[in-house]
Amino acid sequence: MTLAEKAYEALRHDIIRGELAPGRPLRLADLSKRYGMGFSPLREALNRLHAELLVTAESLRGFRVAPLSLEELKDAVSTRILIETDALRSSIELGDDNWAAGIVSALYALNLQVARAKAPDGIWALEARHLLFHRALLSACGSPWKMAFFERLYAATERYRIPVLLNASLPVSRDVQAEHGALAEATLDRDADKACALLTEHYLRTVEGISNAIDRNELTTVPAKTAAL
Amino acid sequence: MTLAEKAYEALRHDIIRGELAPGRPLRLADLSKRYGMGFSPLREALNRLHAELLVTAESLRGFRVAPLSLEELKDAVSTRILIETDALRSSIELGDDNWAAGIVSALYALNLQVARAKAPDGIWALEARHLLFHRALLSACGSPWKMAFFERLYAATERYRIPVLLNASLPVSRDVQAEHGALAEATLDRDADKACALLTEHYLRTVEGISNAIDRNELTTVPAKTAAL
DNA sequence: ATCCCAAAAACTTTCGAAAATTATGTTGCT
DNA sequence: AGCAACATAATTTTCGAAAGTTTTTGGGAT
Repeated sequence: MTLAEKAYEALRHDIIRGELAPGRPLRLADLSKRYGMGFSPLREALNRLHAELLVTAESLRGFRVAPLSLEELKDAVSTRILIETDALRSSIELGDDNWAAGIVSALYALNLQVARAKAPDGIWALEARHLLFHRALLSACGSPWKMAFFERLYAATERYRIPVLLNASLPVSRDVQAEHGALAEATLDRDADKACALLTEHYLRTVEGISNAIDRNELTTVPAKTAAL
Repeated sequence: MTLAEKAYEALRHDIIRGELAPGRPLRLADLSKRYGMGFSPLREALNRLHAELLVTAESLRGFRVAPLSLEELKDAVSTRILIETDALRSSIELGDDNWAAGIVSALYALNLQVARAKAPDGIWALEARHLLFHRALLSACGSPWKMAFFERLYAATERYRIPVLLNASLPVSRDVQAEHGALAEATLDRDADKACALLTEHYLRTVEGISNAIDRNELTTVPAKTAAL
């Protein structure tokens, strides 16, 4: 693996996890120290992330971590619902036994990790399996473009969920585990309408939860309207 | 504008227009001569285009123009229909007079250019106005994510249409101008169902036309199944 | 004090060469 | 002939310095 690829993964990781705060300037000298490499691989990574909307770029004024806003979250989630319900229908239509088995396995692994979520780094392992589960649901849709957009949107929305996950004090008023179970069941039953409805609800509840947390000022990481500097 | 941005635009332009053939290796030494700049700005542009799926990249083996295939076209168009019908509905719901006027103006400019399409570079001007028209239709949808995906998919599918446009000998069995007119009319009438149906038809016919042309071997640029090397 | 302009500093962007890796070609052996 | 081992060439990747741009600083005039 080249340094540029490592830089891409490290930066993407740190931006999504919020270790590099939204709006923060990404100065090459700083990044060079932080990641222990020269400018070239870093600039390449930044350009890729810019194309993915995870960083903003301004000519001759460098890069910044892309800001967060409630409007963008709503937009991203509504686009996710559009893409993923369509992909889920296709998957349900086209998926074979292998696809179904993948969902069962991903759900099982996800639920195992829920119990260990309190462990150090348990949240990160949970988050990884969460992605694997949602990817497994759509994986038989047969559309590389839709899958690519799914990956982009997942990363974009993950940035908003992380502060909630990290803030363990927040009361979790949802049984997310049950939602995942019901979603998997409807999908494996090939009940497309029900599965899509559950998926849509699942996402709308997430937005609601984040929106409420912002209103109650419980999340300083995600600014209500505009981005932090 | 920086050199890297110029490189990005020039490469994107040449790939979409087919001047850099699908599958062709993009060697830095060649590109450096072709565009008259060093490696750094070129690599940055290539990384951006890689994130946009217009070029493929393999570690330590450089970049290539992304291949074309009928399957990818069908996938891209079906995704376009999904995104754009949704965006069109939102635009019809949210668009104000300014939005409507923009459509009228873009359609008018597009039709003016149809007459001049035979002139040198007339096709490129036509193509530019075609993009502006379709963008104008969706521009009030209020979703930056959907607009970004629209731009991506438009570029991806434009690569398939270019060979058809350039091959003037092909009989044009469609009245594309009428299709655009009807689409604009339904949109301005705020008849979302009709507008979306027309938009869907419009795209499906384009796929059909390209598919037929490939079957009849009239387009050597677009390989039938797999990509050219 | 405030504003304006020049000088300095900070930072981004680009180049050219060095380092690392892959591809090519040649030789010698079976 | 076929094939491995090795050397050579071609190419990508990375670094460090130079060039160019923006931002900050400081002094002097109003």
